Amino acid sequence: MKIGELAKKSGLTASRIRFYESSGLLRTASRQANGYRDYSPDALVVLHIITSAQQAGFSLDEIRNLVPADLSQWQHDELIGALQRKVQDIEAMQARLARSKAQLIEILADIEAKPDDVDCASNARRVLAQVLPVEMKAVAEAATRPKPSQQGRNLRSRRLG
Amino acid sequence: MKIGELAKKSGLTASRIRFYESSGLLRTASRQANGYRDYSPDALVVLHIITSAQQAGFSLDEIRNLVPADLSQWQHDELIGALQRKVQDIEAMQARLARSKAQLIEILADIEAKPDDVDCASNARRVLAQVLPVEMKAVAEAATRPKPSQQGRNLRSRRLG
DNA sequence: CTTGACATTGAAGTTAACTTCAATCTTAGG
DNA sequence: CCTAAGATTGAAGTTAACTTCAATGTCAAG
Repeated sequence: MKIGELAKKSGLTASRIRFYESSGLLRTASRQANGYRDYSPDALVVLHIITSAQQAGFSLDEIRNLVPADLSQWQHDELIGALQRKVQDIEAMQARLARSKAQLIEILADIEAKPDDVDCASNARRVLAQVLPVEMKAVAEAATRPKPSQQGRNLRSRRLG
Repeated sequence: MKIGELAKKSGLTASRIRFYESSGLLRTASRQANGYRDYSPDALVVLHIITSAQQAGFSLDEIRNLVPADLSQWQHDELIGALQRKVQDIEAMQARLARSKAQLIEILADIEAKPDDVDCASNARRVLAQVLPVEMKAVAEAATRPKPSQQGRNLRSRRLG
């Protein structure tokens, strides 16, 4: 299939697909006689993986490391390791979510118990300090964690510094 | 406290703090006689909220809407609404995580049952198509959802075309 | 055989979220 | 008093992730 069709099917722009190829996320597409890129249906899967990972907070750089351009290159053991880590991630997130939810419900009960008579400002501050950091942070950290072990070189930019 | 101290305590750079102020995330700090910014300990809390929200995938623009510069301005009802939506978010994520985990474990069992004799490429493709999209997407969507109702104008940039 | 839709390329433009710079001011310490 | 650390400002620079542009090529349809 040509790039236009792939674009339509994937919901991405052709320019974006070309950009992914040029930045090494997609392995160089084979060409038709005229020079047009020629994609197999597999490309659709790869694109979906890339955009999903992006939505989960991975940078293209991280995705490049996570999903080697050649899909079929994955090593059995690496694969299993990745899956197992993913399960652990999920378990950790579940635990944190459970705690967060309990906290939120407690706070809600607090607030609803005393409608108007309580100082709203301090309440707000207390609540916000709890709500936002806790489960959002947990989620974000779990979701964006680049890759546990492996590749010691390649210093990555800290988000906070 | 002066900006340097706040920077040290928050772990952010002074320039970043000034940037947040100039872009309306932090309410304009009061000034000492000499013109130096003067922060109350509250500023530390606000900064923490901002960076936490950021880590959860909110853009500064979204944070601006979510956390009005003046912490004490929050309305009782709005607050409760926000908290309740947060609980719902958490519940939705928990559900999706549970499903994702079950799927992952199933896949792991599949793979480990037949060590080497199965075509690794197709296995990899099947797995990746499952793993990455499912729970990562769920997490990301829940975490980055801007704000359910309210503010109809202010069209925001779609992430995917 | 010409039009129009779609393809190619490299280069330049865009937005978010900062950082860095340069020039100037304030202030505590030796 | 002088110096060095830290404060101020506006403006310019940086990186990621794309998009837009311009100039040109391909091809099916009328």
